Amino acid sequence: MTPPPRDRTQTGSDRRRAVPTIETVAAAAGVSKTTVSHVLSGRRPVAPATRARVERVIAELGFRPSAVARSLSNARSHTVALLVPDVTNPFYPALARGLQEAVRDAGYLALLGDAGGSAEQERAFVEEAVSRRVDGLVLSTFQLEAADLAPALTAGITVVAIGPQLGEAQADVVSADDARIAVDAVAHLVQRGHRRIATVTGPADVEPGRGRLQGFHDGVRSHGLPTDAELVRDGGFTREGGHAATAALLALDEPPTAIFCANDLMAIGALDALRGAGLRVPTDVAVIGVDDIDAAALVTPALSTVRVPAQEIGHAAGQLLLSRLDGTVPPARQTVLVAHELIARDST
Amino acid sequence: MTPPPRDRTQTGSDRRRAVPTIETVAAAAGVSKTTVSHVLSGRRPVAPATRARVERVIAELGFRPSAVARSLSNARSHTVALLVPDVTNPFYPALARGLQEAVRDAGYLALLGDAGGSAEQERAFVEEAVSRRVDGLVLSTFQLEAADLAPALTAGITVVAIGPQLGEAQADVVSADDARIAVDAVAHLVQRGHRRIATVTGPADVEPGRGRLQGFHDGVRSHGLPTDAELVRDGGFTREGGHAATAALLALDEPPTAIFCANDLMAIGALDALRGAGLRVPTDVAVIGVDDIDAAALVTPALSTVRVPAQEIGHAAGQLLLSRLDGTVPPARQTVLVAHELIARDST
DNA sequence: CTGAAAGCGCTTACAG
DNA sequence: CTGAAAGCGCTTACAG
Repeated sequence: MTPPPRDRTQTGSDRRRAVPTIETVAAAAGVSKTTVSHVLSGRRPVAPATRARVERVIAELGFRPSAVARSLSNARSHTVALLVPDVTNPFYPALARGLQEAVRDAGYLALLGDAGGSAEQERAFVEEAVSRRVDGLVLSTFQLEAADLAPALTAGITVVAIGPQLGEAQADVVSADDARIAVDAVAHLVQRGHRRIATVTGPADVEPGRGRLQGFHDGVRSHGLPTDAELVRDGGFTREGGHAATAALLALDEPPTAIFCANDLMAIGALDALRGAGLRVPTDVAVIGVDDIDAAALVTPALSTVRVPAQEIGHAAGQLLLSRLDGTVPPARQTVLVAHELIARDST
Repeated sequence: MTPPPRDRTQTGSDRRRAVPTIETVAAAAGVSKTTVSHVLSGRRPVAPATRARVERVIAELGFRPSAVARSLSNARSHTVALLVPDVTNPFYPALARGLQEAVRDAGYLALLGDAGGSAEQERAFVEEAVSRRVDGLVLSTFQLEAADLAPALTAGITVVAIGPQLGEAQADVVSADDARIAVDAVAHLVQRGHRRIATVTGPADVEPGRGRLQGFHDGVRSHGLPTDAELVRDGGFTREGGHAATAALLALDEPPTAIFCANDLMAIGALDALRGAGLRVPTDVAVIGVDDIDAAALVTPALSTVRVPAQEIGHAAGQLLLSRLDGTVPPARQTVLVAHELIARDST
């Protein structure tokens, strides 16, 4: 004798009627599950009268097909996961929005993983993504190494990396053009008449500090400007670092008339230092940052900056993912650089 | 004759070996799927030698059980969904982080839905959550009405609402205490010696504007301060609105010496207006905002504000959800108010 | 135009 | 201490 079917509706606090399944709908409409499935998918013609009957039942019962059953059957979850190091950094929500917008119309849902700065959690999220059988994975992280992608790659998950750090891995890359950002900022300062231009950098051994410093050097050199080492200071990407670095620059025998800061936080620190020194911006010294954080427009004077196109990067990653998923794109790895935008406000 | 099993590995671009299943593991370890399942779950004792063998095979094959198969079997997806109106508003990522932290250790993954301001997309996300059979749903939105929760509720999904707007629905509520925020801000200004206090509000017919205005009134009244209608101005929650409203306050016969702005953006607008009028902050006029956005600390003078505890709210929502999911909490609806924090900086 | 049945990869009530 | 088998809710190759 076969065991009676388990009655799951008695489990837990489920006191309302069981949620309808395709079986319920089929029974109520007097057709087979096959037919219900086909009116749902449209993958096979169904007689108009039958279709109408089934659709009515679906509406009456409020039936919504289970995406989990569908995923199991299809080996496709229609989910992409995005891993970011820190959601509270506004760059990442913008990235998430771009990704989501790119994949939504293709029927994909974007899962957002926030590692909160922990490398361990980043690895855990990759494993979780594998467990959940996501179709695609977008990684924006500096803690992960190529080897950490192995679980995803061997599971056949398509991976896209944001930024140049995962460059060696078997994954496409979408990135801002950090060198070009600095080149453009320098060009802007030159155009404003500056000849002695300094930079406050982040750590220069890792992206995006490296690229932005490199671009700064390329920029000043191409304009035939002074390239004294004393015009380059590390501000550690913090406001305080930017303040200190700027103070050091002002103490030079021949101080700069313009400062390119590798992010907005340091640029705001530079503004602090300039205000503290009684200098006027941009009359005495011009300042430009990178990122276009919200505060850039709110600070006084409003900060000129180069906007890093987070949302566009997310969007590009989504599109790349989609074309990989439907095999549209050739197998070779791709790197796409997304264009930034210089925003001239009151500090230059 | 039975049809041959479908070979899914030939589908698409899957050129590597198929991803291992519990069946593969069982075969390689010479045990049944039942046993593999039990070493995975620990829900039944397994002989040490057997367990060791199975675990080795799992490691060798890099086997990760499919969460989708598990969900189908369990009628539990171990997923909670969070719907927010706009991820690019920093309040929401903080909320997301708190939620995620609260549920992660219980084995739940948080799905983040960004409606991008569209009511239609908010409804679509609720339906998507139903399809995906999420166990819990956290809604932070002002566009949805109680009726929009119906699909989730009838599907047996536990719902928690953030903020007071979904109050009538069959859902628990977690919220900041908006009235109390204003009361505390007023008390702080009074303690700084102010007697003539104005407020720049947001739209007063909807939260959080309503609660904060109400609290302002309660606050000034309880201190026996003037309650002239002319001391209340609508700034529409924007920087420009805050600027204009403040300009109007300064034009009064008897201008206020302190201004409570119902959000930081308006407070920054107030700072603009005061600077424009050649007034000093806080000497001539004190300003306090609400939210503690990043820019609050970056602006000059640094803005005093009441921090709305987004992360804590998310955390509380997660805890409430978990206790509902394991039936720990009694059936009656609950409302939890999360404590805020007044941050005195340089503008008061 | 429609249906019966196998299969997706797990879990778990029975049985031994 | 362990296994065979049914079931979760879909999709789809066959068959008619």
